[in-house]
Amino acid sequence: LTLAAHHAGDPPSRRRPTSPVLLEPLTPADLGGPVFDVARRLLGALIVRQDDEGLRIARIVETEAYGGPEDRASHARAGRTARTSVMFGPPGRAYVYLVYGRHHCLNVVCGVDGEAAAVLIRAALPVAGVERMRRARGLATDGDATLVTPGDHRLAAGPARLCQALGIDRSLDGLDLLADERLRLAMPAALHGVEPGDHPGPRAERDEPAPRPEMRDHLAPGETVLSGPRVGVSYAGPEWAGRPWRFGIADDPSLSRPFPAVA
DNA sequence: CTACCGATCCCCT
DNA sequence: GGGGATCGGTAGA
Repeated sequence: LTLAAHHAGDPPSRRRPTSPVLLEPLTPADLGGPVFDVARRLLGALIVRQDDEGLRIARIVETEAYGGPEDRASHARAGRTARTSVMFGPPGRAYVYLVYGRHHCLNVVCGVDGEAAAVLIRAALPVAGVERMRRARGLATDGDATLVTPGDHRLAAGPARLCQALGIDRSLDGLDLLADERLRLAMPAALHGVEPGDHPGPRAERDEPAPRPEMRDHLAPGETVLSGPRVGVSYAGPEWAGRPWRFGIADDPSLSRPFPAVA
């Protein structure tokens, strides 16, 4: 899967030289293992949105892990219901829910089919289709200079802002993020210098355990990961609200909010 | 059937 | 720094 990042929807004056971005789809193996590991692993991965408006791409910089019925902060705490059934389904599905009657949030279902687990995508950095995202957020157009516009890095700095910027709502609930053309997850292959189809060969003879491709992270050199308590789940009680299941790329300008200082 | 409340954001003071 | 919007899910009567 190769896509060229472009600004076709932008006015000519905004058009810049473009560089190709190599994208490789994620696989079910990328979503296996403990849900908090998956949440950390998804940092740096790309969300690719394709609809009538065109192409929009954002890089994930903040996530939260949510478990099954035992996790008192998870929507799955009430067991399998009509709303949460997607969370109990196969990995790679989108769980999109409405919160506070007006905002949508996007989750990536993970783990194994039959057990509830999902990663909430809390923030991302716009990579392509930035003008479309600004319009989707209702922030400004080039023709209207009276509106104050935030920096592009704040366009998807929050779970509901992210959904608004990418045009994600309940109509996309349940779709397959590993295969659907409208909304899919990808890793930036070019960032790793790995061409699509260029897989590591057998390394069984070596002493060092081979880095498993599904365990690779998508972070750039020098980037580090912060963790902290999940946001807005105090109702779950100290046991579960206190777990450091929120993850983010340290010092990233697109974080929804700072991570608490280590005690 | 009714009541309560939320995995948020934005505008007001 | 504080509160309102807004509506569907969930639980309890």
